Amino acid sequence: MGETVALLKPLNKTKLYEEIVDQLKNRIINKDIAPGEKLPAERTLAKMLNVNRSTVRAALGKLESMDLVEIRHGEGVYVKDYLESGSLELVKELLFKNNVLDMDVFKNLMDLREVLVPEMAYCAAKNRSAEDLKNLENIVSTANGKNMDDRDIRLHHIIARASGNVLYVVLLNSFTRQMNDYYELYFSDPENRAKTITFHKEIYQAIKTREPEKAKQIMKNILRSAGEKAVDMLT
Amino acid sequence: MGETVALLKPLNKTKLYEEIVDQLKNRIINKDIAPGEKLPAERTLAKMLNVNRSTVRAALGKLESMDLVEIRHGEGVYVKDYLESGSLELVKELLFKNNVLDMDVFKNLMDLREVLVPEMAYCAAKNRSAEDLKNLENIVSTANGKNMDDRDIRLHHIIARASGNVLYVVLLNSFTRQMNDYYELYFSDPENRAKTITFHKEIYQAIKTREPEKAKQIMKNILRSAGEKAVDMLT
DNA sequence: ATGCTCATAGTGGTCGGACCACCGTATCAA
DNA sequence: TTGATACGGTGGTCCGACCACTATGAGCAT
Repeated sequence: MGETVALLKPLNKTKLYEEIVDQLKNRIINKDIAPGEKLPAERTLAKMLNVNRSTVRAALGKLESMDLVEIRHGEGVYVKDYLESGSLELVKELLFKNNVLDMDVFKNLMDLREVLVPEMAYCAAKNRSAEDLKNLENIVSTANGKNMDDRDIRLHHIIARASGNVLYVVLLNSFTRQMNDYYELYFSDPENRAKTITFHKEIYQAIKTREPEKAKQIMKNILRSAGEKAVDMLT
Repeated sequence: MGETVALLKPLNKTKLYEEIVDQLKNRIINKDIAPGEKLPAERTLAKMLNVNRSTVRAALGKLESMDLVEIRHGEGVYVKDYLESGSLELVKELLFKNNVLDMDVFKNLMDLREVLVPEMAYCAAKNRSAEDLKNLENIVSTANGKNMDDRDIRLHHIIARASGNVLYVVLLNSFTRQMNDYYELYFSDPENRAKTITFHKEIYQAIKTREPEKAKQIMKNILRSAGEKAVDMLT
């Protein structure tokens, strides 16, 4: 059973409109196209890119969903200032300006995580149901060094649900989406895996005994250490 | 100069595909369509809805951007579990399940805001540049009872920028988008307007003198009081 | 039986070309 | 000057066709 296969990433068969999205997205985020500027008409873009207008429209639709452009019926497509209107979904793009990791934004992400997630743990310890606890136990009890990334993600997800605040759930989803690649890296170090197993047991215990402050502190500590470690590994 | 006109809301001229988005969105969020379930084929949906396939595709594209469905080439369109994958952009929909405000989610939103925004003010007081300060002063110095909603939004936006963490900016954008309607309501009360003017002056002062803890506390207090007031007004 | 190849049907993706709906502006009339 | 109208440009919707991908099953080879 070669483990190597599992590491292969599914090569992205790019849909045509996605290529267009990428092009424009980068141009906009790099401010090559200034906010407020008007994009060429759909028909014009189609000719320029040598694709059909439908394809251009699909791309523009996606860009609109990202709040990068505004499409005005009868007027045209205008570039928006993502700092004024951009949504959290943009983080991924900000993180990878020009396909290289922006360390500043990465630290921003770590900082925000350190503010949010401990508070989430606090609420979870206060509000958790019996079922939440059982779900947590499922993860902690089967502890071994395998699939730590999956296990860790699931644990956080359950804690989010247990917090009783849906917003923590969707917010955590957004985080997880961004961090996916780094989990793999982080858990490749056995020391980190061991540390995480301990962390899981501790946080489970704190939530079980309904000790909000303790849960918050435990979460804060692990995030702090993991954050620093991640920054180290990436520098 | 009749002020009444300004209060009229721009009636939404619904684009066809948006109606479809609304229909499916509600169905999915209400779990009328179970997660994992397969939607009818685009051609089928088009016939069912009596519209063109392009229109259906536009709608499905938007739903995909909201992480409500997953479109798989050659297979079909599948409903996702928004609690597993949903992004912050869903908050608006969660907030208005069946077009009625979900008070629980609203409180969740208030709670999250109370965690996040004070921390943002903390960072701003620590990291603000001279320019940030000038921008703040611009808002505070011209203080009068008019356009409090705009003014308040801009002030928060500047604080977000001053924090030095882009994520606060985009996160705040998401909040603002959701709360827009309630600003109007909140600031219709002269007492709230007066309280906000005082708040603006205080927070400006704390950021000017670089007192992070103080800024955080000021922010926390106003959010707490505003949150409770909002809940009152809406109950 | 088992596993492979290949044809097929069903689905999303792209094409092109037409017409509709909306907006800004230029034009003309009062 | 002012208001109504016509026009050109733009996004929105429609139609019908073909391309690209996926699952399935029939038939063949092992």
